[in-house]
Amino acid sequence: MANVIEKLIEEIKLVVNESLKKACSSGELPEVLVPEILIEIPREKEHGEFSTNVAMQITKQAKKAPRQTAEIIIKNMNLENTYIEKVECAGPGFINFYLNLKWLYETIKVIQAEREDYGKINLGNGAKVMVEFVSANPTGPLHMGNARGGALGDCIANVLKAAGYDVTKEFYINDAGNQIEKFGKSLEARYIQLLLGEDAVPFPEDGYQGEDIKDHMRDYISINGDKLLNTESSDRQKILVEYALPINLQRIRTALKNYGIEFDVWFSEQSLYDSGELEETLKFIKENGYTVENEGAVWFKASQFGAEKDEVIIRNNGLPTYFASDIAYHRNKFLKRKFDRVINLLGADHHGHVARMKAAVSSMGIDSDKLDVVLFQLVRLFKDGEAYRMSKRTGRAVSLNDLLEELGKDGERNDEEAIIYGKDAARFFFNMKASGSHLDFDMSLAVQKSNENPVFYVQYAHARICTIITQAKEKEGVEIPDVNSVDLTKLDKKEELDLIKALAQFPEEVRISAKTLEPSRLTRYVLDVAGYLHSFYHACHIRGEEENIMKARLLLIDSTRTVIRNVLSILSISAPERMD
RNA sequence: GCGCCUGUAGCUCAGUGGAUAGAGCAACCGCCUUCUAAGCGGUUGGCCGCACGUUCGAGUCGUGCCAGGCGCGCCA
Repeated sequence: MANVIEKLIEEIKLVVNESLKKACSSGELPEVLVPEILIEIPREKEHGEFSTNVAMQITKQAKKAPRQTAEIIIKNMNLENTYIEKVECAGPGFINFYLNLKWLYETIKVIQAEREDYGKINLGNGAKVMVEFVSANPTGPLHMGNARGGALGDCIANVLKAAGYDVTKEFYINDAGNQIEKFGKSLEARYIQLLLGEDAVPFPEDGYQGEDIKDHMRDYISINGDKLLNTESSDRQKILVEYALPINLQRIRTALKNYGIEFDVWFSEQSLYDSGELEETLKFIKENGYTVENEGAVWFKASQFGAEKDEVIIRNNGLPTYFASDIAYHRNKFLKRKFDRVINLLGADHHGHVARMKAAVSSMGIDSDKLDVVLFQLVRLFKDGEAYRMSKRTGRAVSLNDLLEELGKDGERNDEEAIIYGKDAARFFFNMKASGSHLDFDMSLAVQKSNENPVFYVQYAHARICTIITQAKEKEGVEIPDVNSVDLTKLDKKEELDLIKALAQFPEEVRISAKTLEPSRLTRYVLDVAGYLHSFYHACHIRGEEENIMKARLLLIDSTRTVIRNVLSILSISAPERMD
């Protein structure tokens, strides 16, 4: 788990620190309180590999112009046995560090040694973290919000894994409460209407209108007939829910699997009722005086814990709200299952839930900073430039299955290829943009103009590497050599060095993505790497070159292949070996 | 009315308080007898919504406006 860049930054920090000490003790600089030395990677390549602003930060203390301070710091540096080749003062007082190429060759060696582990870091130190995402209402199919939240949540979990956390992916099944009741009433109404005619009973005003409800009941009737007609209504609803809910859940599972997502835990809301945890939780909150009764309902005093207003936890009909079971659920996450950190993904339209959930967590004596809520903006689907909302078939919003099907369809693909393609394209698109940005997804662009699709750009780079490696072996008899038997200094062209620099950046990208919970950063990174690979491909040949060059370049593209694979594996996007 | 999110090139978006603000698409000009042209190279294109403030330094932080999205006691 070597992070070459991190090591270099440490080395430079040390050099700067030593130099400051020396300058202070010799009286060239007054005694200064050195702030945390910040080493950054300049945007402009002419400014070196790394730079620091320390001279400007201590301007006041040093009582000198920043450039003058910078010169003093540079003069006192000891660069022996470091990767630093040259140090310059530039601009308003930056100190720029130029490295010798050794660190790039070191990077190739690290990648060759670590293979599929390259990019893994130990930021998390094995801390137990749960990522709860999708958690779709099981009364119907997955929609676009679930699709974005799913791609995002799954990748956040994967990034955290790569960053050294012990990650659990969890789906919270809302199989209790109001919407299940609504589900039961909708099923019941369709059941009766199908058997006795449309006018036999009115359909509930707020019921689920979708065609899938009718389909469930057609199937049910074809198996079980009309025997529930004389059953008492509440029992009938219960039986119908018990029939349809597992089918819906199974469909959700399958859809998610096709989408590349497999959860470690499927956690039932109903189980919180059954185990008594909900009751225990409510008792705890009440006994600590965190509730108040008003208008026949019981309220949680969320305002006492920083939220804007109080929230109902038990309605005046005596039934707990969703919020009540969510409190019990979080008690379970933190106190029963002892997660160090919990990350919930929520559509931005649920942002009102954040403050009250944090308040509830605080009320149970848990540090609310341990709960992160990632809000993602909703998705607007477009097709041929027009908003595309409803699926005609189901009368519902476009489902994840519809999307994958739509993206994957192409006369030449078989069903299996279509699903994989749809998954790759959808996941790539959903993870190209930061979670907070609104996302317009134009399906016609992802399907018709597939040659402009960025997912191809990356996969093509990977396939290109695979082809070259295969042909080098078959036609030249040269295999990827052992890294220690090759003269890596043969890699000295601009395109080669740029490519290696990009590869060196990978562990750093993982660290930042994990810290900011933004896997979109990795999507853009892998696009970058692919770009450098394509540029290299056009500037440098492999087959037909002199043997030492051929071997060094084979190692370079093999290392590139490793990085592309590792990133795509975090994103759960396939890395095909050929595209034709 | 209050709260959360967003505002950067024609479009879609990057941009961890740093130096001359970037990419893709679109437009235009080049490159296939050479390992995949699903590719490469180049040109054009910016009051970073507006105004103050903090700072050696602001697209980035703070305050106030403006515009869009979302939410606001017994839905989830």
